[in-house]
Amino acid sequence: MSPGEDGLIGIPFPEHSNDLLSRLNAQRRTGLLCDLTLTSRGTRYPTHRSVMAAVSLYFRRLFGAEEGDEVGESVGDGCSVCQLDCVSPDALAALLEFAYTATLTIRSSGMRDVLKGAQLLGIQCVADACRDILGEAGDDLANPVKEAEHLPSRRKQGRCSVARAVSPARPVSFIAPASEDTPEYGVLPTQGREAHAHRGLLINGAAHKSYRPEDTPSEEEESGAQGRATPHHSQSQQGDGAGGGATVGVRKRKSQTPQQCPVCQKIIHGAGKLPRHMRTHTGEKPFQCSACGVRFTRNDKLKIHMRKHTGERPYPCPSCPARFLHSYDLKNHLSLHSGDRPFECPLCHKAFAREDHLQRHRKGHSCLELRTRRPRRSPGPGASPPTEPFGLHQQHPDHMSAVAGLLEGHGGPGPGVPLLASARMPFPELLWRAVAGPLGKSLEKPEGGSSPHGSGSVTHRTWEEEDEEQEDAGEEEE
DNA sequence: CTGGGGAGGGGGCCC
DNA sequence: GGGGCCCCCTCCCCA
Repeated sequence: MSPGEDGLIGIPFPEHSNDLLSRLNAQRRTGLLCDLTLTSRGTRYPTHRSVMAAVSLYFRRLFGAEEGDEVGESVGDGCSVCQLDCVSPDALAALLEFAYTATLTIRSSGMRDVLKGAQLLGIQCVADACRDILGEAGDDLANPVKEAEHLPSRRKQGRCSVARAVSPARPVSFIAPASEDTPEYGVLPTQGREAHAHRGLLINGAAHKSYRPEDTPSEEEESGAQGRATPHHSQSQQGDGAGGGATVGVRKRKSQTPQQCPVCQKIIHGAGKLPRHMRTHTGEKPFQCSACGVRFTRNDKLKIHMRKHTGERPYPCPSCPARFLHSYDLKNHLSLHSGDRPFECPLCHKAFAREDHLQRHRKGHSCLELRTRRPRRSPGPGASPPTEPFGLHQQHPDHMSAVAGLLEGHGGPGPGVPLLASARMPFPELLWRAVAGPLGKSLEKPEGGSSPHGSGSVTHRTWEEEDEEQEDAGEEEE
């Protein structure tokens, strides 16, 4: 971004929510910062009110954390122990585990207790999952929202030191339609890519289908714009559900490219690519191989897969009889014939034929040798350094600072910018992933000679500069 | 630890 | 704008 340009840049940190949740879980396990203790038949479970309010309608109401509640009137402010004898200890433990890990791990025999607990506490997605597995239809009693009407209202309950879920008072004036509550489950602090892609129930070691609150039709389904039914697309509701002011204009955004994923906030470039991306979250695999039954999220992947059955290998090596399924495999293979190893570790100078092997080499910290000689230069003009600047992102603070400066509108850590990215950014890899994601292409493949303010040219120059600087420093030392 | 194959996912181009 | 097709990058797995 050029100085003076005032555009907003959204830098996603897909791992943040996972990291956040795992740290909260660690705090819970050690009792750190726990401001709420749940008890069930004598067993105590320290936990965090904010987490419980986020995951449970019961606690939202108990703590006055419902949207629209007046700030500062929280009943829960004085509530440090919550006795939940109506929920079995095992079920409560499982629900707490779910709250902090987004994974429900239970025994089949305890399913019904967990279902009961989820209903009482207003954890709808868990209740749905349990009912689904138990093969029960969602009747009135099983409806967590209905059930939640039994849940305490801060208006009714008043300040208490012990909240009882046993025979809770009915709220006086509260009607919570399901559609109002369901999107809130979307804010469960596990929205990282992995968590969504792999969220599921672990029962007897088997992964079951993922559950997410999506009882209401998705945007596409509502508008009928989607030809193929995609029942899991309700993540888009997170954007325009729940009525956040920041989500105004979501429908317009849908018609634009690039589009932002409402789940992981990733920017998806290209018209019509968002539904394809959304399937990475939903796990939906509409394309099934007619030969072996394997399912794929994408038609083109199925097409490639079919080559295994047909024996078609459309990418033959011109130098040997080898044939390949993927063009990229052929490309990799050709480097064997040519002997090219264009991807060189800048520290130990080991050369690799494949970029991902270099990355693996560096990520595994197998390379601890300091640079002792100048790295091999690019073979010629137009041939940019193969992997850099990416290859430096973990071990090169100067480069990181350059990127940090870039993000802050500087070309690098110039005078008056006393920052080391590694100091300012505790997780440089996260930064790099963010930069290397939606915005990173321009960094990765700088357009030669274009845009003196372009991020790509800046980063590329940084690589060259750090190279020169290191050489200069080495000469000075000598 | 490294080389190689395969698969998942994103972007570009086109219809 | 949606979707097909292709290329590319990255990650995982296995030998």
